[in-house]
Amino acid sequence: MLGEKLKELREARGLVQRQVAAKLNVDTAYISKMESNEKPVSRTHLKKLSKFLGINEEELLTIWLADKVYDMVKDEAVALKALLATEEQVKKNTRRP
Amino acid sequence: MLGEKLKELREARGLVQRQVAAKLNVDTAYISKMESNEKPVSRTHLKKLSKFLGINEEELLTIWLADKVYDMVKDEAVALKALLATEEQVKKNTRRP
DNA sequence: ACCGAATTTGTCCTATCTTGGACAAGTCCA
DNA sequence: TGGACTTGTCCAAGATAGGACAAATTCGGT
Repeated sequence: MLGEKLKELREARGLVQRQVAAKLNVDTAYISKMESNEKPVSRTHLKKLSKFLGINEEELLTIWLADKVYDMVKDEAVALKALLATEEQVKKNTRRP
Repeated sequence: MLGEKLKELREARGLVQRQVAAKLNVDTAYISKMESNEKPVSRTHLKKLSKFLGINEEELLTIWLADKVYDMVKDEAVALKALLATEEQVKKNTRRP
């Protein structure tokens, strides 16, 4: 999940939440909640975080999107089938957009 | 997409929108919009539809969910990568829920 | 054990978006 | 013409996002 990744990155850089919070102009409680997946991370925050934490934005974006999708399907019995169907759609529509 | 499927099923049964609308207690405009994917189909409607149209609910549900997921990822460059990651998550968490 | 900093948790708020509809008016055929 | 369908607009209720703030908890040093 994204939260764990953000925390891991922050700690690997030796940063404390207060410093990250300052960069995003929010308080530390908000950061804490991002890191524990209690609050969604907005795309603009995500961009700033990738810059500040020095990580490829695409990687973060992938986790972010996967989390959102997972949240949508996790309670559905047909989750896997639906994911496979979605892939087909995506592949089809990237060939000729 | 779900809308097309619903329309196809309805027509295959020789039904008109008015009849489906009556079953769901809504007007035909609403049905029309469901069939053209302009309005989301709620789960309770979906259940009634599967019963009324005589189709396996799971099949409809799969399309319904795939549509929702597709909508979420369709504009993202990392769509496919995220879908694959989501699959992993789903597989992992179905083994030990 | 104690202190202060770091983090977490709980509650609250406002603004915006989404749902699930209705209704009116239009279009399309046969 | 009339039935079937579509399109556009509107609306209330509920959900969600994006925070702030206060209070509680945890944790590293000493």
